[in-house]
Amino acid sequence: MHSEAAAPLVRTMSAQLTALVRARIVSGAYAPGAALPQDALAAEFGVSKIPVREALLQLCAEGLVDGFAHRGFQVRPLSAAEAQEIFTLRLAIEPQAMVRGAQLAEAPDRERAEDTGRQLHEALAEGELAQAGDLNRAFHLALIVPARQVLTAEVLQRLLTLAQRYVRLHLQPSGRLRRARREHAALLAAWRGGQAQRLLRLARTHIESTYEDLARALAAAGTH
Amino acid sequence: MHSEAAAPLVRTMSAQLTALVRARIVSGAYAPGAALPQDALAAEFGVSKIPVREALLQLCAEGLVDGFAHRGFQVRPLSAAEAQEIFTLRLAIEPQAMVRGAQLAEAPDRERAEDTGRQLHEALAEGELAQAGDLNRAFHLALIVPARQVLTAEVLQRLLTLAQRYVRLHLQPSGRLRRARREHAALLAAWRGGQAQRLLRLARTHIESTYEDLARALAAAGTH
DNA sequence: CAGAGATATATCGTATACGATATATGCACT
DNA sequence: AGTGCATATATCGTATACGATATATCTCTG
Repeated sequence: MHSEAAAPLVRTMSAQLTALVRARIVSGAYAPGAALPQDALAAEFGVSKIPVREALLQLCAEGLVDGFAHRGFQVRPLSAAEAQEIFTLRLAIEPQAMVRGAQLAEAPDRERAEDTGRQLHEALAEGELAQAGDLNRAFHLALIVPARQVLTAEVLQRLLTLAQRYVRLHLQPSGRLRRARREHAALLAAWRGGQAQRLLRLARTHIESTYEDLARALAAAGTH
Repeated sequence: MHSEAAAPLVRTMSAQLTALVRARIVSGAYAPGAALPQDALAAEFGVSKIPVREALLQLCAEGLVDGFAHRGFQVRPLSAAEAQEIFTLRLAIEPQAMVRGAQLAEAPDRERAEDTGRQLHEALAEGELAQAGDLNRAFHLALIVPARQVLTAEVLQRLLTLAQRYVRLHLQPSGRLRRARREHAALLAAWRGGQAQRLLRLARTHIESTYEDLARALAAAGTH
């Protein structure tokens, strides 16, 4: 019984650094536009530049970091245009992928989805925003059933991670939290019951409403 | 006048190796499942392992290579399931993105698209299959107008590259080439004229028909 | 005093070297 | 003879060291 055949190289320093720097970027600890000097990071983590470079290149590929030859890396700046693209892409991909996930899911996949849904629910109830972002991503992914839609999950994982940085901006208003909980519960119910049409509609609405709130927040930030 | 502000690090050995290995993978020179030993590649290219590793990690992120900690890299095997996902994702993203590209395109973008279309047409006419694959990718991308849909272009570029490896399998039959030329010409005409509905329909049909042929070829290969 | 050129400095990218991990080989043991 | 363990080997991952590039500082000139 060796279910996970392809351990995605997590036993290396590079992989750990990738996770760490990614977390700092999505949490805002490394601000958009901030420089990421290799020597400084290496010194801070007590390693050489090589795993640091590998981590930064990986994040570059994920779209969280911009790299310029011989001029270093920086946290990719936020932009309304990118936000628009992220949510347009999610809207194009995610609802259908959820429907397919509902079709493909086996018992353990269903348990994982329900479980993640519960954890997210609790985190939102207690206002644990830091974890809520990660759990939200995990929940949306679980509905896809990553094991059975490998490539789709990779693409969506990236989009969800990119989205997280924007959503963080406007998650404070508590009305939002309550609505998010309602929408997630409805999504999960439709997913569980295999109600494809309803799931499609709910997923589209959920993603759209998230983006609309975000766009409002961006506009407000733009006009001060 | 420094129009291209963000030179995407092409002046490094890693970047050149990435392009080279990618080309060998999509061309089939490195077969699916083949091992990619770092020392051997480094020796062959006359460089150290470090830029080789960076290139392999990049291709890992692109989905062309699988990496396993302490066990090395290999060319990602082909699978009918992956092919299905690639084309489902393209179908979800590409038609809309082309419509948006047609809306956003400025004069130079239009020239580039027309130009790439011509080159692709010629390559297909002369049966230059090796270049046709790359030009096909470039053409589809040009209709997106990558400069104005950065993230969408990144995602699609990846999907098109992944697709290329599968399409190569069944590109020989010359009936396919003629039809591809017709479909491309029609796409370009609708794009040029900003006929959104027609462009949507043509793009969907084009992607679907490509996948159907591919699926047939895969099935034939499966049954010998 | 402003601007162009040359030099200095900091950071980056890669070669070399070495310790760590996984697989393969050989041996003892049942 | 087959199974389990210890050793040997090959490859990987990372530290160290150094040459290369881009930017900043300084100097010289108009």
